[in-house]
Amino acid sequence: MQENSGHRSNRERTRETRAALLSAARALFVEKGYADTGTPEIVKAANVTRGALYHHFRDKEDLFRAVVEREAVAVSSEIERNACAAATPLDALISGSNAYFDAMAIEGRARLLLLDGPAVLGPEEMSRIDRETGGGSLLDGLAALFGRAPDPEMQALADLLSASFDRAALAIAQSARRDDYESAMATLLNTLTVAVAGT
Amino acid sequence: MQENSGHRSNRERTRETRAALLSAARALFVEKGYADTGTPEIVKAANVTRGALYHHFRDKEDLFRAVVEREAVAVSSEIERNACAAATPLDALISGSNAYFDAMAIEGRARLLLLDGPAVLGPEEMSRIDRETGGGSLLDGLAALFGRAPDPEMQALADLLSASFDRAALAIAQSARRDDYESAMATLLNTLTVAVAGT
DNA sequence: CTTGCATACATACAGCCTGTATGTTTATTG
DNA sequence: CAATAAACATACAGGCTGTATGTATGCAAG
Repeated sequence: MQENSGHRSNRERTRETRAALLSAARALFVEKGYADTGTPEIVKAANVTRGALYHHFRDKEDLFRAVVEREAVAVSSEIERNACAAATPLDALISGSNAYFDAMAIEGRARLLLLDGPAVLGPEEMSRIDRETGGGSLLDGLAALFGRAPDPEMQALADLLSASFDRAALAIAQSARRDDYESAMATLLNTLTVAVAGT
Repeated sequence: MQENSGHRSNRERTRETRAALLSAARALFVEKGYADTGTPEIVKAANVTRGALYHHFRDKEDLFRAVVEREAVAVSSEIERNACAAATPLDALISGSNAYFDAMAIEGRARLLLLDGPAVLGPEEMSRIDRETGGGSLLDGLAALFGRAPDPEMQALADLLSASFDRAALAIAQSARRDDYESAMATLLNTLTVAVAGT
């Protein structure tokens, strides 16, 4: 392996350039938001030129999408990594909830995935990304909890709960007391369990 | 009253100009989003000049904030108008829920209040606007349901439920089946009631 | 009623940013 | 080694934002 200069394969060049752009863009998008971050600023931080950026990405939005997708994949994989076998469906939901909060506690993720993402890419695109990464696990948990196959209404319920998770993550990111939101979320899931048991 | 030309009081001029700007801006922000709407386009639609815009509003964001605030006030007052005395706390929550969905079904509101608003103005500013308009009524409903005074955790729970309401409104605006989300929301509120009764 | 001032605009300008078009260098392939 | 394509780098055009400056009209005082 030749490590220093002289000969860099095209694949390596591409990999490094894209990585530098994604990293620099992520930092700036998190710090100042999508709208207030210019491409000149991004390429300066990444030590490349705008030519490189527009070679690898269709436009600024495309770069942002790549950042968001990488972040969604990271969240999903961190959750999956922490997925341990739970005794009851409720335990599974609770532990999944905590894993989600842990994953979303990483600096900037809440802003990228919950604030700028939906506004810039649109909710349809965001839910597409969700589906293609970790999506559906909440619906599965609900189906297990209710003991029946998913139907449109259960799908809607999963969506509503997902929105609650997101809001909790966002509130925590804004330095709300995490305990409050964690226990409120637990209350919500608990009541669901109690109700379905009482049926 | 002298209706035609010649003499328009300054107060009237201001009122009309601001109204024209707010109306035109609202339409364009809804149609193309905040970022893709330029001030030249807005003033052309409002039949004024950019000078007028920047006389009445500090900048484009300030105009957007005015649009969003007006929309939040409209939603709040429409809900309050429909607030009828309910037999039980649960009934109150359900009817409030329906009133909210009705109010949020107006074209563009979901986008303004739930998508562009949080991204452009920030969540803190949006929750400030919520507080100053209709906010708190959901927390009151929960307090009545639980039969005790609000505490931080109940506050968090109200926030989580509010997020569910918002997501439902957004989904409905994107032509999801309203029935599914309405009944899912009812399920959520119902289970809360059942659980608190069983305590 | 006119004089002075403030309000409500209108116009012009500077700076920045985005996306594209075009040029150049480096790897890869036959 | 020749040719082609990939990976950039540079230059440019258009548009948009915010500000600075100019103008006309309402308004209040004397």
